[in-house]
Amino acid sequence: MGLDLCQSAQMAHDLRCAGCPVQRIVRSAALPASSFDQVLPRSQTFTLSAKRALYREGDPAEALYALRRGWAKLLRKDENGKPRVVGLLGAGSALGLEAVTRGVHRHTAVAVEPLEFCRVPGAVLRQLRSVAGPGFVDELARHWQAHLDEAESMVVSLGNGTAEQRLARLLLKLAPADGENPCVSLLRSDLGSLLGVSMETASRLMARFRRSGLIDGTRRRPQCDAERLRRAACGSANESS
Amino acid sequence: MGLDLCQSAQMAHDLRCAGCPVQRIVRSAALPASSFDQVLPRSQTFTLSAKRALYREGDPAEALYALRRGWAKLLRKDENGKPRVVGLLGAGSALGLEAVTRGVHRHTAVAVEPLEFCRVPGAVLRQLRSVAGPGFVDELARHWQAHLDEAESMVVSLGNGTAEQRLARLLLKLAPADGENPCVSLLRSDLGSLLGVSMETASRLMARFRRSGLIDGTRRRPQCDAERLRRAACGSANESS
DNA sequence: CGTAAATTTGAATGGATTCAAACGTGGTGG
DNA sequence: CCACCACGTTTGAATCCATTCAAATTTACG
Repeated sequence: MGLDLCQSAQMAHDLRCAGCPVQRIVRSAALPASSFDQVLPRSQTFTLSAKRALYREGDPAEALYALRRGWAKLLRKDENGKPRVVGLLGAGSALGLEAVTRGVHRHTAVAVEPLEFCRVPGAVLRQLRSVAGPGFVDELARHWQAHLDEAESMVVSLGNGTAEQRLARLLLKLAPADGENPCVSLLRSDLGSLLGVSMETASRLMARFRRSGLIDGTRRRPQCDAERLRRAACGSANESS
Repeated sequence: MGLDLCQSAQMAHDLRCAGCPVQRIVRSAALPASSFDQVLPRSQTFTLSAKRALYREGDPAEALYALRRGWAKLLRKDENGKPRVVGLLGAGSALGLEAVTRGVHRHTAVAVEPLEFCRVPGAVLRQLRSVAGPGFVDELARHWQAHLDEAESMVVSLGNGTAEQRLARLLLKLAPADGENPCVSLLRSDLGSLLGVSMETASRLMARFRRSGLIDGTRRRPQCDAERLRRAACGSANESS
């Protein structure tokens, strides 16, 4: 029920911070170097083990998080109160943008696998906002756009076509571009929730893909054939206006 | 192919501007009264007839639009290039937030019924951004959040359950809270695209709803029984994590 | 008034759901 | 250390839902 504790293994900002959203956001404010040094040390790296929540739907948004490693799923209650997966965010994503406006978290963020992330307290954010230049607005806007793109691409690619095509698209999304192994350590019920099908159907489809050779390897560390998945992802149906 | 012309029936800002997003955005910048007067007159009211496009996917975002009256559908190409409806925006919504960052439109916005809207040129927006205070960031954030909420609620309410439940939820969303008649002048193919079902299924479901008395009235001006729709919208299926 | 576009309806097929039961697997405590 | 339990997964079989293709009908609009 209560908040998950998310402190452990704090470490100083290191070289990997180069592309970190937090860095970009903080730098975008174009502060004088002195203020910059005051802000950055207050944002540190944390870890969170799988299945734990970064924050929960309805909590006041007290910080902005930048994912450094791992995947997080975003859950939101549907009209019956059941949680639905509405998004998956990977390394490089910013979570909890609501903190900029002292808002309330719109969804629950849960670690799908062990997470590594940075945390910027809301107070720091708002301090930045009050003194920052146009670059700060741009950088925030970029992240909001990214979230919107993510949500809309879910509607487009996971909302139409057969369940088989949708699963193929989802796996492709989860497969890092560099050909690494995808994170299909997702629960079957999460797959189902993302695809809008039942857990059993998700399981059957995964089994079919495995038999057909679209994916193989161990259950924990699956590999996938991106080329064949791409072919399976096409051939949709319905039209529109 | 080319841009739709969207000028006609320009009118001065009037009393109805009170709750207009453009007003709120401009005012949030907390400019001195003199600058304010320079900006506002440059944002005027336009109309656009049904089926015409406000802007198209891929176009550079040159302005921000505030819907005053009517509904617009947002289209986005799927992996096969077919347009999919990814959202429906009604009066009070802000369209084209990409203009703040000189971005490119992520979707095509098409009038579902005659539109009345305000337009703020991008140059004015960026001028505001450069001189505006924290309130400007907040106001923009509010609109981005609203878009995100819209997109995610589409995933949640139109991505799960039987087609019948999804249609009921969609109709409820389109039905103004005050009990007015909903805008179901949507094409059946748009309904299908929104619900992720075929055009024929959308037609069959609408017919069934009509026979059951969940909706009635003429095709152009349908009425709906919100209470019974609400009951039809529940009773979902699948679980999740 | 006549043509094109949108809608409705039918019938057969294929896909997804449900309920149910069996199986694997990780963790805890005896 | 092993038994056992909880949890997640897999698979089967019957049913129901949605799709497809096709044709008829209505509506919109020049």
